Amino acid sequence: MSIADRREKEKQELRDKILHAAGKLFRKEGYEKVSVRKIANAIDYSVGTIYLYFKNKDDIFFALHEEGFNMLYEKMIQAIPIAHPVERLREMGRQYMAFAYEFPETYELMFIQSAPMNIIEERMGKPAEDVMPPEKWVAVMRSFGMLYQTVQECIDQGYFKTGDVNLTTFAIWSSVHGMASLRICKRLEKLFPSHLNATLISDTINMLLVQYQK
Amino acid sequence: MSIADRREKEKQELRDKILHAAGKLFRKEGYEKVSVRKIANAIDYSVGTIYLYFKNKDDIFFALHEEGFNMLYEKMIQAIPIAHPVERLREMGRQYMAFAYEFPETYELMFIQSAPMNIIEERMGKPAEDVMPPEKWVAVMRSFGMLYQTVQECIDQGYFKTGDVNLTTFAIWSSVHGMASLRICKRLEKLFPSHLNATLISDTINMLLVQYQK
DNA sequence: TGCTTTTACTGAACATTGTTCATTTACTTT
DNA sequence: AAAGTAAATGAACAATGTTCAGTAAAAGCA
Repeated sequence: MSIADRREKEKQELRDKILHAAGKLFRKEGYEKVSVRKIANAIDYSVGTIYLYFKNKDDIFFALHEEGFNMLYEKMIQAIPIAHPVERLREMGRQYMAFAYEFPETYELMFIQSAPMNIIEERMGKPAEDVMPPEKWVAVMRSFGMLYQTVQECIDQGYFKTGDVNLTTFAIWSSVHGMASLRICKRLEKLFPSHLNATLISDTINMLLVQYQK
Repeated sequence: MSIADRREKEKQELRDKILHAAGKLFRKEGYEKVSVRKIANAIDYSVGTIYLYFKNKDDIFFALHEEGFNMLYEKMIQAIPIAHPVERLREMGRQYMAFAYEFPETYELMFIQSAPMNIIEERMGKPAEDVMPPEKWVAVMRSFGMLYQTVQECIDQGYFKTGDVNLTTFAIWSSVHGMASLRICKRLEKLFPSHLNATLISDTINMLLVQYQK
C-alpha cells in the first residue's frame, strides 16, 4: 500500500500548501480582499484545484480558524505553570492580547469575521454534522476550557468576589476581546491617541483584575 | 434663487433616499452582501446615479456610520435624567446593548467592519481633511463624551475605586463592546448556549458595575 | 417662443469576484 | 502497450465595484 500512501501524503501536502498560502495572503490583505484565484496563483495551481481540496472559500476559512485556535492555545499554555490562579489569569490575558497584536488577521478570522459564521444558521434544517463538525471545535473548547477552569479556581480559592463562573468567564473574555477587537477594527486611534502608549492595554488588564479580587 | 434652492432640495432628498435604501438593505443582508446595483434597483435608479451622490461604496458606509452614531446618541440621552452617576452608567450600558441588539448591522457598521476604516491609514500622505473630515466625528465624540463624563462623575463622587478616567472609560467600553460584538459576530452560540437566556448580558452589566464600585 | 447650455441620469463596458464542469494530463494497474 | 483512474486545468457563468460616453430633461437666454 505504499503508492496509495504516498498519494495520500501528497494530497495532504498540497492541502497544507493551499492553507499556508491562503493564511499568508489573508494576514497580509485580509479575508475579503483575497480571491480564490490569488491563492491558486500564489502556489502556481489553477482555480479549480482549490475546489478539489476545499468545498469553498468558507471551508478554507474554517481550516485556518482551527489552526488559529491551536496557535492561541500554544500561547496560552505558557501560563499553565503559574500556580496562583489570579496571576495565571493575568498571564493568560497578556498572552491572549499578545496573540491578537501579533496576528491581527488571524484573530479577526477567529473572533470577528461574521460572514462565514452565517452558514451555521443558514444550515439550520440540514443534518447536524453539516452544520459544524464537532471536531473543528475541540481547539476552541480547549482554549476556552482553560480560561473557564482558571476562573473557577479563582472563585474556589476565594480570590474573587463573585460566585458565578459562567458570568465571570463571560465578563472577562468580553473585556479582553473588546480591547482586542477595538484595536484590530481601528476604533481606538481617534478616541485614545495614547494607545500608541503600549501600556493602555496592560494597565487595563491589571485594573480589571483588581476589580474582581476581594 | 428659488429654482436653485428647489434643485438643491431635490438632490438632498435623493441622497437621503439612497442612504435610506442602503441602510435598510445593509441591515437586512449585511454590508458585504449588498451591491451598489441592489441599492440602485431598490429605488429604481441606475447604478451610475449612485456614484453621482457618493464617491464609492465606502462613502455610503461613512454616511450611515454617522447616522448610526446619531441613533445611538438618541438612545443614550434617555439616561441623562438619572442623577446618580452609577445608575446612569448602568442605564447607558443597557441602552448601548439594546441598540446593538436592535440594529446589529448598524452596530457592525459603526464598530466592527474594518474594511472601510482602512482608508484612514491608506490616505496617510494625503491632506488631513481627506483622511477623515472632522465633522463626521462630532456624532461619535458626542456619545463617547457622554460616557467619559459619567465615568468622571462616578470617580469624582467617590463611587469608584479607580482614579484613572481614561483607563476606566476604556475598560467599561471594551467590556460592553466585547459582549455586543461577540454576539453580533455569532461567537456565543457554541460557548454560551444559555445566551438565549436574555439575562446573561444584563447580569454581566450588573456584575461589572459591582466590581468597580467601592 | 426657439436655441443653447447646464445638469441629471442612463446602461453598456471593464476588470474581478466565487464557483462549476467538460476536457486534458499524469499516473497506476493490468 | 492498453485500459482505467485520479488530479489538474481553464473556459464559462453570474454577480461584484466602478467608469464614462451618450441621452434626456431642465434652465437660462433670445
